[in-house]
Amino acid sequence: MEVKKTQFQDKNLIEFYRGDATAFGDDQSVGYLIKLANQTVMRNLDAELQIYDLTAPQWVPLLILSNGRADTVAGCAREIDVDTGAMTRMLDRLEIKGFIARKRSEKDRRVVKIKLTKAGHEIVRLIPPTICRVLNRHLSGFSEQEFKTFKDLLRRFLANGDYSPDA
Amino acid sequence: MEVKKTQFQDKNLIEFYRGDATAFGDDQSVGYLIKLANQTVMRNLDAELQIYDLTAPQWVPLLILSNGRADTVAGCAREIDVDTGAMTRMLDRLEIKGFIARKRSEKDRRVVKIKLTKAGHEIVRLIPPTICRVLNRHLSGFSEQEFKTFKDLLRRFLANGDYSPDA
DNA sequence: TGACATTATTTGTCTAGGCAACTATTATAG
DNA sequence: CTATAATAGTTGCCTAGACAAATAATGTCA
Repeated sequence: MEVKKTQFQDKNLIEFYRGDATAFGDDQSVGYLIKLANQTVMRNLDAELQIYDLTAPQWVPLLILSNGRADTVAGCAREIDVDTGAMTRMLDRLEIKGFIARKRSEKDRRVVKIKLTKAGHEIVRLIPPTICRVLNRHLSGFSEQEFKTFKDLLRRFLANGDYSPDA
Repeated sequence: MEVKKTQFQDKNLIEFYRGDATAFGDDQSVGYLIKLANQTVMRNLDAELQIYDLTAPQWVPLLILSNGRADTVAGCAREIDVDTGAMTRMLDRLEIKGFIARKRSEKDRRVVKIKLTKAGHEIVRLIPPTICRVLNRHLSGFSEQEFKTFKDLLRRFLANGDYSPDA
């Protein structure tokens, strides 16, 4: 007879890590591995993007604007899940580089509408191949199944943190 | 008849991502998922550690010093895979908080020996349970096998980036 | 020994995010 | 309508990492 699937019965909370110091020794912790993975992706992206005068974090708002997923400061901040203050300054840098333009909204004078400039549109076309190349390289040796599993595990790990970006 | 496993024949380089913009749309990219995963772990750790007057990045050097994995600025920097400049300033902050002490080496007057203070030793005992709790929460719902798989995939993803920390 | 390279640490300048305070504008409740 | 709340954006101050330049000490080679 099968265990009744009472939700929250034991919450599947296995104690993968316990309070002893060995948990972070030879066998690196997941948290640390994730930190390192993030670090290397960022560095590799930075390296490949510098010919376009862009950093790894900078292309993200450009792509969001291009996709129409947001067109204001707060909108971009929500999409990327960062502070609006951080976003203001990020847009400062992108504006200085000439990739975006700001314009106060007429309907709601609180909001600032963000638009890609001509240079912004041009650069956005060049970015995706680079991103793809870097990611594919990191995934070399992965099977289709492993790729799916990887993303699935990451999403679940993420969801357990209660910080999903928008919904 | 099976394909001869000539190494580097096709390098298992599947094109998971292609140059079209859809690659980063509804289905989030691995790179982005990793970035988000890192972000949430850091934020959760920060939240739980603030009662100890510590941030997520700050406990790492403390644990390294405690384990004896390094006892100099450059040593810590190598272990964590950050710039020595960043490490100098990190140690500045930890010194101000009274968790570490510096002393110029007598044998080699270039190096600065780092030691945990009494307060440092005390705080280090309190950290691991917190880290474990946060990580276990992120892993809730994972089976032992999924846990192993997750770490394995992360290590492979990492290794493909050519930025392994020390060896 | 002396020129040169290497190593350890520090400092300056940059990007980047988090939190908090502040202003301006819009929405809402009484 | 008016007081209050909520929202959008900006700015200041903090942590944190990357890169580069500078200094000091040590190692090495001819």
